Amino acid sequence: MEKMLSQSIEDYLKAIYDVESSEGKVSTSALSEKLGVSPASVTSMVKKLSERKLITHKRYQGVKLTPAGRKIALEIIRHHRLVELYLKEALGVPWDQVHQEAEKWEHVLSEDLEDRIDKFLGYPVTDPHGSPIPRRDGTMIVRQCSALVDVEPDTLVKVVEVSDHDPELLRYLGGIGLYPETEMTVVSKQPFQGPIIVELTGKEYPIGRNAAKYIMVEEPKN
Amino acid sequence: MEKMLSQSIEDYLKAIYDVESSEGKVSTSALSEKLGVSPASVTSMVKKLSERKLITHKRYQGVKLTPAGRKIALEIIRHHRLVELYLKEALGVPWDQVHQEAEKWEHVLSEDLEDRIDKFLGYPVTDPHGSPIPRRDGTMIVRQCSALVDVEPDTLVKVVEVSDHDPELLRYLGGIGLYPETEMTVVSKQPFQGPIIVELTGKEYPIGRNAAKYIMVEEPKN
DNA sequence: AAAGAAATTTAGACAAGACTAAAATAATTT
DNA sequence: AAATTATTTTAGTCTTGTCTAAATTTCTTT
Repeated sequence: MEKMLSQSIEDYLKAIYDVESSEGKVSTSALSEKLGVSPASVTSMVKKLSERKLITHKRYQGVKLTPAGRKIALEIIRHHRLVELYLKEALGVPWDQVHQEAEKWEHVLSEDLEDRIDKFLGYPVTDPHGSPIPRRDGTMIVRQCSALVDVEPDTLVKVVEVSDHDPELLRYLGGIGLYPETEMTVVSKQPFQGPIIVELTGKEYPIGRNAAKYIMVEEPKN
Repeated sequence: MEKMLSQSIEDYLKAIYDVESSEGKVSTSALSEKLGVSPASVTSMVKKLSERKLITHKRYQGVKLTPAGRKIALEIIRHHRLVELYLKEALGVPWDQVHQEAEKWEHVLSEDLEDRIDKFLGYPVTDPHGSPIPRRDGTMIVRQCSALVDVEPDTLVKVVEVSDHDPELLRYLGGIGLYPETEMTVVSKQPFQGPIIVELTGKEYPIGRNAAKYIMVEEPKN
């Protein structure tokens, strides 16, 4: 049933899934950027993935996951997020480091070990950055939320998810106590693309517009 | 300081170390056998490793680790054995399965995570099969012992180490309660290459000559 | 609508690491 | 010691995944 896929192929599928859910459309250049390889390399890998029916591709128009490809992408993402949470919970790895460890471990995790980790963690639903962990059957609970950068001032929000791609940002946020589930108030948005000021635990902190794109929040029920 | 080595290179160095310590001489065919690769492939990799000064090689005579090569081999073995023990202790992976998991994980373990695991385990000295875990500085405590197959009947022995290469053997031994540190008596050696009979926890069990080569024991102090 | 710019694909090369078949060397047998 | 056998090495090929440079196609601007 399960074919053996190279680490490269797994990385491409994961990247395609990511871009698909954040940008909608998946272009060669977006993948090139995300994976740190040349556009030409992307094109040739895209060709291979289409042949294997993991994605569909129309020349010069982007790429889309097939159900089979999406299933595999979600399995890898499941590995990634379980490992992230496991490293934090079981071994105390700080949240800005778990991503890079998981990038490597996700490719060599057996199903048996995945199950043991899942059980150890009590069948968790989100990783340390608040991202939902796909279930084994390929389903994933997605929480409704918006980017901090789009929230109007004077709103009370709860942090849902923080992108794990920039360790430096994570260290900063950890330093001010901003984690998933943290509640805070958007105080103001400074003009001319200036920072967003938030207030939590009684203090105010600036958060750059760019960073604020990667912080997802929701307005609590009441 | 640390160059990035391919998984293949790491596997070769580990295999060379293993053969060197069990056979003394490291031939092309022994490596070919051990790594499941053609002799020609071994020769070409051997060439590469000599160029990198990780081994020395005299044409048609075998191969030897340099100090630099040995250091790397021991680092990988350290990873392997720490991971084996960790999987057993922290996640309850049975001892006949830890080896194959560790074969993959050993190559992607960061130094930081290695340290965390080491600490979690209380700086252990042996893995689940009784093999010594090399220390970070490349030293390793080796216990004096002999193969079960060479022990005279009527001797009380203590198990020191069991080879981890055959899961089936490990399951059998686990089933009869034979682990490192177990004490048992060699009852008899059946003639014509027949099995060795050992007694532990009041019962007698047969152990094939071939298996008995892979079980290392010592005679307790008194 | 045409020109220039940007994105994508093709063509061809390269490195790693494996393979097979054939040649060279070493070891063993007669 | 010569002949046979076994081991090791060489030579040349293949696959995977990358790259650069050049050719296409699409998008943007005027």
